[in-house]
Amino acid sequence: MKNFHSQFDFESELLFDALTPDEQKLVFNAMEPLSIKKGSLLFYEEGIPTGIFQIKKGKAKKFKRGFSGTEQIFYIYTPGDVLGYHALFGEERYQDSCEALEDLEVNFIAKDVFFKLLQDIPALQQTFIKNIGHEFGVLANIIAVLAQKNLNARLAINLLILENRFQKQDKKSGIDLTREDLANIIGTSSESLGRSLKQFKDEGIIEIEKRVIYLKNREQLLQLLKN
Amino acid sequence: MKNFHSQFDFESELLFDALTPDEQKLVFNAMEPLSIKKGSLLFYEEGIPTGIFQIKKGKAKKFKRGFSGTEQIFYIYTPGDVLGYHALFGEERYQDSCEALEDLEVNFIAKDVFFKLLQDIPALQQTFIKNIGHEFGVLANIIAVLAQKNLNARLAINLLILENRFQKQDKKSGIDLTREDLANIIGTSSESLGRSLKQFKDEGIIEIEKRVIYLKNREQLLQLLKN
DNA sequence: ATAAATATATAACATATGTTAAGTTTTTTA
DNA sequence: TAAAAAACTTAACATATGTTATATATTTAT
Repeated sequence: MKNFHSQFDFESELLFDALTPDEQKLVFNAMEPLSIKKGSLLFYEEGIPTGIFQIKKGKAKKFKRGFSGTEQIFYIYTPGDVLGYHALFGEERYQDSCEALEDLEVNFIAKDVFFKLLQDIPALQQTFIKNIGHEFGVLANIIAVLAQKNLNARLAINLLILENRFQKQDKKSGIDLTREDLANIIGTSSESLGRSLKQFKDEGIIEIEKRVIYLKNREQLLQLLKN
Repeated sequence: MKNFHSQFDFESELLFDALTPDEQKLVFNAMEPLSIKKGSLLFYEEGIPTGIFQIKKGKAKKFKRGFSGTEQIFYIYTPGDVLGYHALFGEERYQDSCEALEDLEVNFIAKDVFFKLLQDIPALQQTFIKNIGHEFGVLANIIAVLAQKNLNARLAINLLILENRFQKQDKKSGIDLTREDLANIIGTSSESLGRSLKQFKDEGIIEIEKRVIYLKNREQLLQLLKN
């Protein structure tokens, strides 16, 4: 198996890593700090692109609504992640919405400033487009999981993915999401999600405090992937 | 509802439409005709990109394998479609595989020739990247359907999508796919798919001859989307 | 053209998931 | 801080989907 997490992570926090120190300075100087309240949108489907964001603090969900209006979450962003650039290349509208799950601190680069950066740093555009290609593969993997795995396996996979992603910010932190949001990632109702969580809890695979989920037995979760 | 089909179609057959006649001539001159046998691969996951393809005749499936090795099909290409360009921008490996479902006739543009075209036709790169953005939205919509819809609704949606896509080539043609492939699009077993097909048949929504599916009542299929 | 292999159709049964409902805990608001 | 609202947990029941099995049709190879 190829690295498990790279199959499901956008890895946008690496976008600026390949730059020289001077180039990085150019990028960081272009950033303007912004505070965004829990529940408000960084951008929304069909909206006109304004620029790109890098999350400094907090979490955000990227989602799209199906015909029935139900929210389908397909990514949770955490600190370090860069987002909002798809729509800038190609001059189109946003394809999805992004909402702050808690109060956020972000660095914002306005559209025009970003285009200037692309001119000044030759390698940058290719890095971004390469990452869009990688993200495309991530979505294809998410499709495979949703189409092929039963509820417990989908939950297991997503618990592993989310713990890993959340730990980057905060060592040994648990998974703190509303049951509604977690259900909207996994593709089920919050009640069915609750049943699976209880099973996992009874088997000692996870522990729950308040609503925060802590993984206790990652081996057993990995076993579940085989279903 | 935004145009139903644009939510699920890559629309790559429109990529060269915006070009001037002269530019189009440049593109068409760069193409080299190729025959590909049923069952062989145009490209495969982790392979090194060689160029792009436009399908002249036949159908191809784009898929990815999950951990369990099960094939997840996330797109069926038909004549006019252009494919294989994601990996060329950004210099990466293919993220997925593409297999001929029948004997294909394609036009091929080799990597170097394609890059030359991008230099000679300024608008072309943006058009391609814009389309990758659109395709990203299509995958997100597919995720929403797989996560939120029950089997009959998923089948209904995909029958409407596939009929529309296949009709472009051949007026009033039916949907001719193996049950296995159709099940691997919809995210179920071929037996469960068979049960749903029988239900639809009994209700007069579809007719089946040999294995080819003909839609008889599109209204009723649209009703099913609400589930 | 025939036999063998593969794909399809269908049914019966087992299991997983959706749904409704009620009680409990946690968070938000006044 | 108390009251109200929202989120969570759990259970029982209904339904949808997975699975196994068998018969039939279609395609492929000889």
